[in-house]
Amino acid sequence: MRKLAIETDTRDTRERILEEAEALFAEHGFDGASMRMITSRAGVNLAAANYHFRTKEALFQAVFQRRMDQLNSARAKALAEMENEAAGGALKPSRILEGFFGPALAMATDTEHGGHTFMRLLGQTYTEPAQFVRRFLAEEYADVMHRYAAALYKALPGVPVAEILWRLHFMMGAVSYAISGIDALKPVMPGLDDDPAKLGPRLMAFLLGGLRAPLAEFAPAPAAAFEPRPVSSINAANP
Amino acid sequence: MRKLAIETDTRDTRERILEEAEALFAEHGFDGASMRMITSRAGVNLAAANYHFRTKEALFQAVFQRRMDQLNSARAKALAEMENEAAGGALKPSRILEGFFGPALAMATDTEHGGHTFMRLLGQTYTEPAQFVRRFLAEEYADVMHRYAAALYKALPGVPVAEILWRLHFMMGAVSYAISGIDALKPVMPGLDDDPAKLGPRLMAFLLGGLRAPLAEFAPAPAAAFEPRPVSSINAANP
DNA sequence: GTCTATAGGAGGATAGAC
DNA sequence: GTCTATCCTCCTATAGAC
Repeated sequence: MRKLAIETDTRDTRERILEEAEALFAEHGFDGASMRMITSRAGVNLAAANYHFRTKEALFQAVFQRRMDQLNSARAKALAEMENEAAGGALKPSRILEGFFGPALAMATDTEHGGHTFMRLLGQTYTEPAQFVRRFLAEEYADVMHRYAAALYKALPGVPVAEILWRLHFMMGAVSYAISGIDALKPVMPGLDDDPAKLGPRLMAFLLGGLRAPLAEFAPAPAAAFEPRPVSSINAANP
Repeated sequence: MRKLAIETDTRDTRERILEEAEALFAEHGFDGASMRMITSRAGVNLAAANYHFRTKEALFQAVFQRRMDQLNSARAKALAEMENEAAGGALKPSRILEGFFGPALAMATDTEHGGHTFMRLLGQTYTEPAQFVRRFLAEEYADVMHRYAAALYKALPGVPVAEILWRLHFMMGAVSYAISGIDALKPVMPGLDDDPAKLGPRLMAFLLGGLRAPLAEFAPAPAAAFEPRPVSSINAANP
């Protein structure tokens, strides 16, 4: 335990940096947001950020750590409580999905404490090119992901475990788009009903349908109306 | 019509730049890939790229344009043929999905002409922070998207159009993760069966299940096992 | 059309005073 | 802990020779 006065002081600066970093990474991406932007918006000196976080990469990780801990422990807690309640029996798939994606959706609709901002960032980050980001995310997810996969495996005895893992992956994609793609969807779909309160039920219905879909309903390979061919360049900037 | 000799020459350089740009944008993102990387890998001078494309942004758009044209015209063609065949009747949802996502999957598994590289890039780009990218993508998609939404609306008379649009959006998320997230999934799921030939059927089964899910199976709002609260910073880089 | 050379600025990181 | 000042790398873009 350190002295309270010091704790408070340091947190103020660190916290401001973290908050602005979160917002700017979400808005411009890791490479697009510069340390100078972040520190100037936070009203602190550039060197202060380097003192607290050493590098830009470490700052990015710190932004993630605090939220992912919150998110994944909420997930783990929800699952543990359900399993405790069920006393060894299988859980309903819908409840499992709710345990996994509920916290993410709740955070995404929490505009008060920046949860929404972070979830937009998270949605981008899963497909982020920077390798250190993907490695980091994989580590963060591994534990809770396996526990939920196991619960689903128990809940859906007929479905092979590989299928469950893939579907979990597909579902994460749908959720990611649902959260971070709202802004991207609007220009394509003007006048779309985007009531945030309806997003959760909409998404959950879709996810559950996908999760419970019959296996291999399709023929062996989907006939593709696409002929792979070399692409001839078309649009020149110069005449 | 210009003289063939000149056309051929210019294309060689332009084409090399486009190909390396595609690969490097996919690997490092828009900001992460520099013009110097691209031109040096293409074996051409930095100034040559600026001559052909004027700016980095324009180069990025050119990379997209040629593939998106190919992709979306394959989609449009597939739908037109099906509608022609059906002579005004409704199409099967599974065939509509195949028409829309089949070309994307085919391109994603085409490693010979760089289609795979591009689809990885596309998967990232939908959630890309850079605004000009999102605007551009929205414009590219708008037309074909509306046509498919209309076909789905006809095929699923009970489902409100807003629901269809949302589900189309969710599906795009799932497909995006399916394509670009394979590398991200592997570290979390060692030993996962990732046979590329099985990906298509797996994904299509999931998508169709989600698309046909009963509406509002869930209670009004999913109870979230997550308490929104301010985040206290935890992990310091310095003691 | 393609090159060399360079302008002109922004980036992350650090040393050292306070 | 926080500041100023600075290093050095890397960027996009362009001017002008060939």
